[in-house]
Amino acid sequence: MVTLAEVARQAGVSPSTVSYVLSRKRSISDETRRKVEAAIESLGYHPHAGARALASNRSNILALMIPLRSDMYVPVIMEIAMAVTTEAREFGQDVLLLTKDEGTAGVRRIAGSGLADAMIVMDIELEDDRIPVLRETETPAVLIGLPADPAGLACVDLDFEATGSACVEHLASLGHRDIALIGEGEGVYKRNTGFAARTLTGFQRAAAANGIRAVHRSCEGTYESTAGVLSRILEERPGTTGFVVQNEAAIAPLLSLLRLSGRAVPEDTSVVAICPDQVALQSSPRLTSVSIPAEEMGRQAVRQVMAQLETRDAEHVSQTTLIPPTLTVRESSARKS
Amino acid sequence: MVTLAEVARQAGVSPSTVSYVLSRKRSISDETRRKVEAAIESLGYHPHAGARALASNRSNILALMIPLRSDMYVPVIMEIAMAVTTEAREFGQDVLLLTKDEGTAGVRRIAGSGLADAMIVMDIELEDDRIPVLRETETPAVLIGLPADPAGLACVDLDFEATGSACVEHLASLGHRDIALIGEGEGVYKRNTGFAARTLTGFQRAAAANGIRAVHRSCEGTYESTAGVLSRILEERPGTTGFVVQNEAAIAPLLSLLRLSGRAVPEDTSVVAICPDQVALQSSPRLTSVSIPAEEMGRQAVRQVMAQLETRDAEHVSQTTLIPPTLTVRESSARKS
DNA sequence: AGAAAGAGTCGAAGCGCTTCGACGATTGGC
DNA sequence: GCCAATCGTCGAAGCGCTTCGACTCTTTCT
Repeated sequence: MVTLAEVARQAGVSPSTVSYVLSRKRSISDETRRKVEAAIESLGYHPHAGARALASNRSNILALMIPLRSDMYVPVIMEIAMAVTTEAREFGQDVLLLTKDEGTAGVRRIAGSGLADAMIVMDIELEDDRIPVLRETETPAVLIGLPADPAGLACVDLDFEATGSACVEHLASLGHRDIALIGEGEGVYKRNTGFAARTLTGFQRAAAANGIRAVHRSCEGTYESTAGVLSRILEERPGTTGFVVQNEAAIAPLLSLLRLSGRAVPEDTSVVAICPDQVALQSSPRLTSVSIPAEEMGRQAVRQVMAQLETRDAEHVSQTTLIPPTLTVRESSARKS
Repeated sequence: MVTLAEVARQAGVSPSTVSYVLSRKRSISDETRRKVEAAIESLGYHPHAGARALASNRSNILALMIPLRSDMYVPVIMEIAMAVTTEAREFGQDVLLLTKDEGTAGVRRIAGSGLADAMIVMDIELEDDRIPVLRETETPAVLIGLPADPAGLACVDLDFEATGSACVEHLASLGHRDIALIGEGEGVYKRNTGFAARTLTGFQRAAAANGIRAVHRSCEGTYESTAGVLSRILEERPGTTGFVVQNEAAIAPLLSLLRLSGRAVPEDTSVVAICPDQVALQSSPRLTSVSIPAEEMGRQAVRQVMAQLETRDAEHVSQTTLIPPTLTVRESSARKS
């Protein structure tokens, strides 16, 4: 293993000088810098992460806590994780993967061991028990999701309430008067994951504001459950011509079932999905959708957490960032005939 | 921050004794152990990860390199990553997430900085340029996937060749004489990712052995491309009654298209998928499938890498583990009528 | 009974880095 | 032309842990 001391010897300077070349915390003459950099290059030197963490009290690691098995759509989680990892590297940070099932003990472990400088926490519940621990241990943190009480903590999330409203308003503007929200599975609402409830709130508010009849049904996302939900909706309200789908897994079954039942999309029935663009583009017809900005959420989370690390001590700049929804009109929605 | 020295003081012993209590590398009397453990508990002590890494030359971190945007089915990657993380915790290891786009530089960085003790590398290409670097830096590593030359490296993968054969044999045993393999997108074959080619080999070999007519078409997985592939197959070989699907994204479109074209599954046409069980169970009808044992691959990878770490110096125990395929018969395949 | 072996504990060295204070050499202001 | 400030460099302390050797007691064997 190549050490800083060897680099120093090879470059003919003292170890501290090499350190300052690397950290840029003191000025270094061009000539010295060149010699040191040449030595680093020729020896293939990489600073020892542990030694660095010990001496500087900074590990340059961000912990990312993600759900182990989630009701959330897996690709979204993955995309967020990738965005976090990529953006973190831009700041010279690495990402440590933790699973939600480590729970509060995991948070304590990371906070106590100095393994990571900060945490990014996903799949936030309304009364998430990791939040008090985060506060208590004063771990710099960003939540992806919105708890009931975000005081003192930075949060990043899609504005799901506005998302629900946007879908309704789009359908309303096309003349639909009877619409349905095909939501997430029961478990998601029970687990208090906020986002599903917020979507529903926005959906209902906008429906009321626009004088539209709206129903909501939760759906597990399998073919069978989607079939059941759809037939119940059509039984109760045969005039339903607009669907908002929040559970991505239900999209393919729904389209298939509508096709099978002779309801053409978008001629007879309009469908708006809340899903990643990729999913919307892969369907046939391509779906009008509000995209879940997974990548932006990941990037934002990293930026906020880095801002916190840089302004440590400065007044707590903990803001909640709600990303406004963007509805993209594609082929699955049209004016009611 | 609570240090080992504080624990020692509180327990009335020397720091080294506390260390030995933690590491179990020397015997400790029950009484001392109790005192130390009580002190640890009451102070909420967690050893400083950096200090530990520096002193012991072991970080207790495993680096996991995953594809950034992959042709592989995302949930499979996710499941592997989760299995790796969970299993790693059983060994007291944490997982550092790296993206494949860091490439060889990433491998060098990790190997050089002592940030991780070992690497688990996914999305292995036949001539993967990370492999020589892994060899050269003598980083303990496990590959998930199979390169052209695995010499000296541990590999874990599904036996895709046997998988291809198993699917054919199942269809053959049901009396199907004309079958088709709907494969991965062009890119996957071009990128030399081995597994797709190995599946094809097994598919063709078994077809020949069973005297069955077999065609192979690559498929991007969108609705349109699946429709194109299907209609071409049926045009060329109208008698095709069996399908093997490797691209998970093509499953839903394929089922939808078969339904639309009036071919009942499994009465008229049998479908066998190569996909995670979850996907097979979510389809309607539930799919006969060879499951991709993502969880087992992740677990195996961790076990192998830990074995390497424990037997360091001992003769290189680098074996290739090909997990034999398991075909589960469900509702999508039946005897040819 | 005495030597050898083991159990249980301690002190101190050292892992590779950062950072503080110090110091000589320039530089600029007056 | 002198003092202060600044630049560029160095030496040494220390971050919190592991681990080696040494030491004291017991226990066991002959």
